[in-house]
Amino acid sequence: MTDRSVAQEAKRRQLLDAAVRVFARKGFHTARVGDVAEEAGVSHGLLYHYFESKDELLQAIFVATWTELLESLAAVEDSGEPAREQLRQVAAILLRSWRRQPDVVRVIVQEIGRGGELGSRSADLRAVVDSIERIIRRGQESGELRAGLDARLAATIFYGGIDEFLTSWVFGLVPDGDDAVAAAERTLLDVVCGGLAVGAGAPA
Amino acid sequence: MTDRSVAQEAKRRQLLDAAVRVFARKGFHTARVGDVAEEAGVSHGLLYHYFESKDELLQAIFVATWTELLESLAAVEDSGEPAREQLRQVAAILLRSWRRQPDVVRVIVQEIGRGGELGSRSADLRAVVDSIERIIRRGQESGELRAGLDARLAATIFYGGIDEFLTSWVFGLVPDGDDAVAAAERTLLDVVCGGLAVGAGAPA
Amino acid sequence: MTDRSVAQEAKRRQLLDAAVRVFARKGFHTARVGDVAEEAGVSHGLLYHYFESKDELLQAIFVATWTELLESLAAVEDSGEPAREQLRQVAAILLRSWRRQPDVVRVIVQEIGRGGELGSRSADLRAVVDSIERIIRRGQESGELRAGLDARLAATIFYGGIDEFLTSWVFGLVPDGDDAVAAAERTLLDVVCGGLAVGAGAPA
Amino acid sequence: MTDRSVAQEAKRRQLLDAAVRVFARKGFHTARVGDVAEEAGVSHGLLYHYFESKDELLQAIFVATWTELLESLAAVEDSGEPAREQLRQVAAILLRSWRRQPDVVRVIVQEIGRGGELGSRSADLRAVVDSIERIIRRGQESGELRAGLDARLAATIFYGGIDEFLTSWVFGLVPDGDDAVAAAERTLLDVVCGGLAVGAGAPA
DNA sequence: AATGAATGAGTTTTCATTCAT
DNA sequence: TATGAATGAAAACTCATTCAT
Repeated sequence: MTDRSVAQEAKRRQLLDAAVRVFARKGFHTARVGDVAEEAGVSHGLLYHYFESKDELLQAIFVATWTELLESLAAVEDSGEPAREQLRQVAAILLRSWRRQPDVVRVIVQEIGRGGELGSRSADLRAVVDSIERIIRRGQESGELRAGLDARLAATIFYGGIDEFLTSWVFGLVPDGDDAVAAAERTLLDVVCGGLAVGAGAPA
Repeated sequence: MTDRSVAQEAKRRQLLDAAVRVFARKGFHTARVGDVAEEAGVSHGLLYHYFESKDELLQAIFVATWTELLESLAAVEDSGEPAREQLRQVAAILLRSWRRQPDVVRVIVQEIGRGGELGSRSADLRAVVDSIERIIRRGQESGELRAGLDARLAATIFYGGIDEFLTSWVFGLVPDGDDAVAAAERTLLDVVCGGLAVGAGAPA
Repeated sequence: MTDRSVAQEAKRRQLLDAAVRVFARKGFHTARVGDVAEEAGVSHGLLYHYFESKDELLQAIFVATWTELLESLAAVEDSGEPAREQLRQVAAILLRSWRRQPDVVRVIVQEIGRGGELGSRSADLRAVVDSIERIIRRGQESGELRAGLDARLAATIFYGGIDEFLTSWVFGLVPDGDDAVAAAERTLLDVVCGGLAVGAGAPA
Repeated sequence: MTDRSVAQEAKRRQLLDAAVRVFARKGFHTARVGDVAEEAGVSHGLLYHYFESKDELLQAIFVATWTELLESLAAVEDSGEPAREQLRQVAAILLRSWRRQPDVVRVIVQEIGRGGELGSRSADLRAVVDSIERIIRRGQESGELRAGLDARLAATIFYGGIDEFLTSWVFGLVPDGDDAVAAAERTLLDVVCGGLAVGAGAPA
């Protein structure tokens, strides 16, 4: 029975992976359930053994990804590092996810980060910005970061920069090799913490 | 005949506005042609007198929005103002002109990324970030902005911040009155130009 | 506009008639929506202009038939005739409906009189028995009918006899010409009013 | 091997009982094979060890129910009792034995009428009414029952009364305790043998 | 210009049945 | 025997698009 459960979980995972690839390639709406099944090498009927509906497939992708992500962010927040270092780690986690699982990022960015199908998930989206906001706020309280700025708005900008990099990569608007990802990370920190203005950016 | 053309153009515009509202509310794929017609208060059959297809509706929205936008940005670039002021104006234009229809922009971006009818338009998309990039680059060349940063990446971050504000408003994650828009604009400039770090942001 | 309404109503009727024929021939579950459309000579898509779903088609058949029927029964009840004559008329109305519209009776008997799809309609079914019960009760009060019997149960038996004749005809278990219908009507009255037992049935 | 056969037969019976309950509750078409399996507490796959198909399940129910029933009726016919007593016993058998599964009878009747897998069974259906008819006819020949009435039609009415009681109970239109069953039986005999009309029903 | 009836390709979903274990 | 994963035919329903009026 555990054997069966394990096998079942593995199969679910396999179908989910296929769905991620197909949704990334064709988009959720354009992809047919049969496409996902074909990609997974099974009949479309089987999908309905493991998932209630096409929508649940998308939800499941989101949940799996987001749960893992939020745990990583919590670990960063609890690390006790300086605010800037924590922000760097947040950026690293999010930006590098593109290299590790570009298809997942693609689906999330296209179908979920945007209004499309899952408006209900907006609360989860907010959780990421919340985390960044807390880091910034603590940095301000500890005197490490400038106090005059609204932490919520600053967090939004920081997250927006990350999101835009991912979007740019997803749409192929900019190069996206390992170096590019590292450069994006560095520049984001530099800009957001140091500022663009001359005389602003004290060496990090 | 001019009279007729004018009336025709007005009607087209009216239908386009309805489409913008509907697509923004439900997303392009989810919205039905009948929804757009209903929103415009006409029969769905009439839409096909003015537009070839549902896709053309999207194209038309894109062209109308983007053309106007790129013209505004070009004017800003040609204004001869300092870089920071130009960035402020860009932020103002984007935040204010899109506040009414941010989801449409998202839908467009998604459709382009997916390579459907709009696949050919991706160059236009990039043009906005290009414009910001040019402003930053000139600011660096004139010595107004720090030279050490990659202008393209910085432009992406700047644009991403704007985009994220729009998203936040759409999802209601943040208040979106006129004051909020002004605050977002101010904070964006402050963060991106001045930096978050203490000692960084000398008042511009 | 009235013109259009009239045409629309006529079309609805036409589709309903086709549905009756098809459901009578193949049964509701076995019949496909496309069969009904084909019978009506239209595309299946058009059915959904006029009816919400396959189920609504069945409901509509029932409602149209039943409304008419209940009106006829009300007229009988209000006629002031003796109870036995009223019962005769009720039997006549119900039994002769088989000759007038056998397909409708077929559908009602198969799909609705039985539990199948429309348990919700049982209240309407009851209305017919209610009507018969009132006639019997008044006959008992006026001294025309024996008082010792439960009017509800007697009404159930009377209605059951009618229903069984219809069922027998539907399933072809007995002859069903005009003469047979008349004989059924006569025998039903004779049995239920006069009784089977010798010495029982004083000539009515 | 006999042991095995016995065990196998018991299991078959158990599955059949489950099927009866489920078909009665949801109707044959609406019920899924999985529902029957669940009701029986086994996997749906196992059903196919005992029955060829869903249709065979229905066939088997029919055969089991009907065989038993016809044997009972034959015993009544052979009992040598007066006609009225025989009719009473028939009513008792049908009302009592079907009270537990009236919908199954309906489902069977419907399926037969529709000419599916059960189309060949319609002769068996008729056999019940045939039996009643013979009892009435013999009663007429022996002088116990009025001769002027068509025995076939009278049998149909008698059977219809029984059927309608079952329907009423299924729909909850009438109380269905043991007392109610007894009252129905008594009234049916009273009405059909004695007649509703005043002066008709000499006390049986 | 304007309407909405009509079409039909395309999609998701269900479920009886099979079969490897 | 017993399980439930796997299959795929079949069916309801949607909706962009056309076209007669």
